[in-house]
Amino acid sequence: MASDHTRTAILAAAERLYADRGFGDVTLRDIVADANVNLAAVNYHFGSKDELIAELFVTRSIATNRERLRELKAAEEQGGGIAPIEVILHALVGPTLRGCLGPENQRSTAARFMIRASIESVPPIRRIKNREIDHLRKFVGAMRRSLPDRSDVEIYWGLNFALAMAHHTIRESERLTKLSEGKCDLDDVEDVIARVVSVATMALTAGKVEMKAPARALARDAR
Amino acid sequence: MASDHTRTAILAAAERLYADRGFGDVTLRDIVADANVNLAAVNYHFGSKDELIAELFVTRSIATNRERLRELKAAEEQGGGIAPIEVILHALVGPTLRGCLGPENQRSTAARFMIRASIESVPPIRRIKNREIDHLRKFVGAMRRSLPDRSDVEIYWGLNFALAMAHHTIRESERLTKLSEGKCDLDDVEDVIARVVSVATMALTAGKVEMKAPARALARDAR
DNA sequence: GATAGTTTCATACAACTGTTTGAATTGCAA
DNA sequence: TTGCAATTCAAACAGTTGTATGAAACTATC
Repeated sequence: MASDHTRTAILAAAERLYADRGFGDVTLRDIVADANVNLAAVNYHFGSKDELIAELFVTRSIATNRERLRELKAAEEQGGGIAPIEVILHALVGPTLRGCLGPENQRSTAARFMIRASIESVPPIRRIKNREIDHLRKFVGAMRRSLPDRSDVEIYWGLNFALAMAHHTIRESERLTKLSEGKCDLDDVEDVIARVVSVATMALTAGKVEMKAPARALARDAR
Repeated sequence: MASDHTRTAILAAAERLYADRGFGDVTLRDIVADANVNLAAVNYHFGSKDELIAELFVTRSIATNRERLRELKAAEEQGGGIAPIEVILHALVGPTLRGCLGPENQRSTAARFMIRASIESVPPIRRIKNREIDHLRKFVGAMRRSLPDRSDVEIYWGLNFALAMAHHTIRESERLTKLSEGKCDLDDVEDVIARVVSVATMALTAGKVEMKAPARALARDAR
């Protein structure tokens, strides 16, 4: 493993091509052509095409999860083991949204790759996502500590909806821009994060102390 | 076009196989074997594989959209042209969720196919989904009438979040079940719909008449 | 500078894919 | 029945795919 040059070139080319054209129509031959390496190099260095894709996704995934946990830990330490729910949710969806959205022309290859991975769901990536549950459980724990009065079911639904809004906004950012004729500014990432956190917080706190009678009545009627 | 038997058999077999095994690893040969027809029949009756998939998806899609508009129209007529926001949202997400969720063992082939189409996003289906914007605009209109005080931006975000929660819950229903160890009952469709509608309604009405000061402060702090 | 281990390379492989072809069959109308 | 169009069929096509092979080139160690 002298210089890793080939390996690195393959990873870079693959990430860029997948980001630009999707998993569906990028072949190993496209990748090695772009990376200026031999076709057999992919199988030599990664074992298979799927393992190459998996490595790309795992790398970015780990980075996001580390950032999530860093934010969560910092918040809990500051609060003596308990963080406000909106800060927890911010740690949950912030890194993901920050990693994918932002002005399109200055979006990194990694960002565009993660968007693509979010839109097209290929088997190797699905397999990795399925192992994400343990990671999410850490947030469930933090949310339980933050909202001791809420039942587990409500915690899980809140978490589900928070992730829903974040991921769907990433997946369908183009459609939302078109539908709103540009009125929804998806380049203002912090604003998007704030919106998601705000709604998820409401979902998790509705009907308790934070919301007065009229809103509670509405929430009840809506069911 | 004597009996349409072949055509129908292909559609049924394709829908079932795609639902069970996904678009990725079902070939035309699998389909024609299951349908007991000749390989060339697919191209003869549908033109191409993609057009077969498109026809499957369009059929179910039209049914869902018709049901959505039926509910919306009924609600607006009853309210003299204006429907309560939670009823509008119910019309938006109800048919989709009802069409995909419910007890797994009694889930129709159509339901499982639509879940699959929601998870794996293949080109012919993506193309159709992109034409869905006109349909969504009708809901934007209804929401504007229902919430004349809200800005367009807020309407669009509310709509986006409502669809986000509905679609993500469908896509990740298995993961939510596993994460919550079965505590989140995804078979109780009406409960799921009520949760989505409730949160989306809060997202669209927060900070106005329905929410008192403490909640507004919280929503502000969260940003 | 010989050797052992790693990496690269051209090439072939083997299988599968959606699609097409042209002949055979069927069903219906005249 | 005859004729004509619609449908079915077996077979082949043309192209692509990821992967494997074995020799060649390189690299670092002794």
